[in-house]
Amino acid sequence: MFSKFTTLIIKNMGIQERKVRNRKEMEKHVLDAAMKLYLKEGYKNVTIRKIAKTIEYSPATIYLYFKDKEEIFFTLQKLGFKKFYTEQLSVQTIKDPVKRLIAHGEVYVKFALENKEYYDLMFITSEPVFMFKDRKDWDTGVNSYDLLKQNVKSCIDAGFFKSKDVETTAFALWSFVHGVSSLLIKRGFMIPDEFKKHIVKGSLEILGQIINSKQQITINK
Amino acid sequence: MFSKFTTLIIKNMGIQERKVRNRKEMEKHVLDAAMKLYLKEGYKNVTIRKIAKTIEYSPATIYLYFKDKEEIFFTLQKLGFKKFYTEQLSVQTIKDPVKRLIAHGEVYVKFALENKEYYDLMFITSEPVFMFKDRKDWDTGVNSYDLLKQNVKSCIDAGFFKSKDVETTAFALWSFVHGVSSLLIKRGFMIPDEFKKHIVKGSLEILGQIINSKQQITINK
Amino acid sequence: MFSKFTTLIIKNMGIQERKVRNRKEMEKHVLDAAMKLYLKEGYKNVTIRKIAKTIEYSPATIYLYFKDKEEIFFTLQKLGFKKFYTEQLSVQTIKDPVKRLIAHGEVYVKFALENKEYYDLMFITSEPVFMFKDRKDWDTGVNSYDLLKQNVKSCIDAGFFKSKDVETTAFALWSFVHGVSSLLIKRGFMIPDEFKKHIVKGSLEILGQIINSKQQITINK
Amino acid sequence: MFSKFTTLIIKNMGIQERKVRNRKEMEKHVLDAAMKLYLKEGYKNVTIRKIAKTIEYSPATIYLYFKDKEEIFFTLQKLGFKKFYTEQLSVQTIKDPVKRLIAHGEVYVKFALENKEYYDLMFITSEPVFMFKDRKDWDTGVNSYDLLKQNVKSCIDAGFFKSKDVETTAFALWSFVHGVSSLLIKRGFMIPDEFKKHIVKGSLEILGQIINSKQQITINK
DNA sequence: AATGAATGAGAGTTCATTCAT
DNA sequence: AATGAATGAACTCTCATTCAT
Repeated sequence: MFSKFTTLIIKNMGIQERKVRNRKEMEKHVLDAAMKLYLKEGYKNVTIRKIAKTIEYSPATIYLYFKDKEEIFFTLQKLGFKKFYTEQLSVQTIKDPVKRLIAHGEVYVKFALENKEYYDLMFITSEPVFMFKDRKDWDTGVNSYDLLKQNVKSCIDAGFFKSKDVETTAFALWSFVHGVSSLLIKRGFMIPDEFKKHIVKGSLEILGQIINSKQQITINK
Repeated sequence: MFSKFTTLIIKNMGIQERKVRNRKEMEKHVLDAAMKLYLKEGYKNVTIRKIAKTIEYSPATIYLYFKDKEEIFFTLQKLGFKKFYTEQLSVQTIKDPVKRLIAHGEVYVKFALENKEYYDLMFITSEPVFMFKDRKDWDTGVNSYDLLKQNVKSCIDAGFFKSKDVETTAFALWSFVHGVSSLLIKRGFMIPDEFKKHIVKGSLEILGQIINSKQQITINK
Repeated sequence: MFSKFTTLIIKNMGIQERKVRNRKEMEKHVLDAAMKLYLKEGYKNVTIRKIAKTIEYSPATIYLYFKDKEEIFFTLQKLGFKKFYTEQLSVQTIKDPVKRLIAHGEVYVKFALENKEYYDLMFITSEPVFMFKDRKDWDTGVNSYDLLKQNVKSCIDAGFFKSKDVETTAFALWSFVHGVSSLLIKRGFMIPDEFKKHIVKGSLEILGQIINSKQQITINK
Repeated sequence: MFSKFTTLIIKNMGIQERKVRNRKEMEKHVLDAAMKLYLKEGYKNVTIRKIAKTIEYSPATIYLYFKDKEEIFFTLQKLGFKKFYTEQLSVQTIKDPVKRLIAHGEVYVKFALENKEYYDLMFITSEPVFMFKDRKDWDTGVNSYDLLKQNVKSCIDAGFFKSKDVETTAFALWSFVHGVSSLLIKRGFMIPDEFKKHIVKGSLEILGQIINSKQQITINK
């Protein structure tokens, strides 16, 4: 006797349930969809419609969670920097300054290759959107760079590196790992897959040589 | 007596010539405007309308010189690769392999910083447009890479570099100069202007150390 | 006690229903406007903008209901063929083959004159758009022609018509009713209005004569 | 010594010569090109550019010979009606009214099938362009119709045709030949090629029967 | 007589975004 | 919380036409 209604209600609840997400979950859903689309298609080709379709909501719903398209990508960038910083912090437990700095480089490249979309968004692309924001948001990024400089300084203080210029040396190291990462991400198609691993390893070895270049100096004198 | 014909012919040639020059000039006009907008706003934000407005012509006029938007950017890319290759060729006159390779790196970074937009278009961005084209157009790019590999091999053959692996070493060097170039272009705002020159110089010195790393090895043994 | 649920359900169904009706209504709105413009101005002059203006919506709204301009006209054509076929089926209840065939002709011309735009779209125009479509959509049209051939055959079998060639006779009859219809639609302005009715009637009488032409044959022998 | 100039001049004259056309020739050239494009692509798809390209002149040149696009097609229509009328006049030498009228029908269909583009332009299409013109231009068309009516009247006066209504009978005959013609032109693809000739012949025979329908009447009484 | 250069007007279409429900 | 419906603004591109040369 009740069955008709009960069924209906249960069914509705079922549907409801599938969709019941708290704010955080829903936001993550949107962000994930946006990110997935981003690497495949680039910023301008990620449309609100496509995001909505991916998560099976209406476009209008997106706006309940994010002010606009920009905010979505801005949030993604922020999350990226946070994750990036966290992963880099992990090497700070290593005592030996040389080992620490080498590990730092490894972690950097690893992050880039394992989070291509984030890395692209954070360090490669230059959609003007991402530039006109409060400086504070770059802070985590700046923190990461400070970490690098710290680690470089430790090495220099311990007598490593030919140069004693922390700023320049840090930038050079950053350039190196960024070059490796971004080329693999953006021009990876130019390199046969079987080479890629080898190349990363070889590149990091060269990184080690740069750091260790002090002995050479002494001897040369 | 001949004057009539002569005048006519000369005048005609003059007109002809002027026309040719104008067409080329106009094309350059369009390309320049597109390029200027590109670095500022990114591919998708460069619209035919904006280009037209910049050069003070109507949008329809653009289509008298280029088939469509894609052709504009494709032409730019082609020009970029040509210029890039030509500049790199210039170092090949240097006999000493080490000096040559270092000069190669310098020229690379110099090109990138003096032609930011081209460099961006060629090596940083990844608008799908630029990928689905005749392979031939990438050839100049590939040629440049071959040049690098040649120069790396000369150094290795001369006993320089710790590693004997041309492929990996070349990629590492490319990564390095690409890293320097692209960070300065895209994240230059993170670095105070007065540092930039210094940083480039310092980075290139490190490049020299990498190449010279052989002596160190011998001695260590 | 149940009222709360019941109300809710009924209300929901109501809304659902209204939505469905509205969508269909809106589609019809668009189709009607397109059709109205079509007869007045021809396919190429029916623009999305004009349709939008006619129904007092924005151009973008049209795209919520139809994928593109082609789909609008394709839908119209389909509807036309369906209506056409349905109306023709109605004569099949008539037993007497001669009366049936004559009625068939009458229905044909009646459809054409009462649905000028449809008739134009279906049988007069030749916008290439309408030709490159799924063959299935022409099927209803083909079905109609089959119906005609069937009816012609019945008459021939019953000894009517001079010729025994179904194919040719059917085509001749089709030509006749098509000629009457299309001239009235397209060159109607050449004929004073007060004549039109008379003309149609007269033409259909001649049609009757063609069918009845058997007696003559008998006698001639 | 003179050779250089002479060559040039001769060459120029050569080019000149190839292009030297008097006004009439040039107009014909444009009209032919327009016509050729018309049947293939329809009025709206015949662009001035395409015409210009076909005749190897610049679009601007077209405007030296025709005020605008409309005038081109209007001229074509006028030419069509003239040709049409001339061909129909040819049957007037036939004395026997029945034979004359039958020949009239044959000539009509023959004209249509041999001048599909003209026929389309004159009797099938309905680009609004062609309607808003001076009534006078339709006169040749009207003349042709008058001819038909004359011939119909001759037959009726001679005791042929069941009906005595010239107007209606003429219209019916016109409908018939127009139906045959236009279906073959526009829906020809629905009919296998090997049938077409047969069909035309069969249709015209039926036309004969209609005209001859008097005997039947007499006998029936 | 012929045309290169230019453009206003307008086409189809897509998008981020809003709002009433 | 969710969305269907709607739209203004912008996009790329094409066309008939004009005009100075």
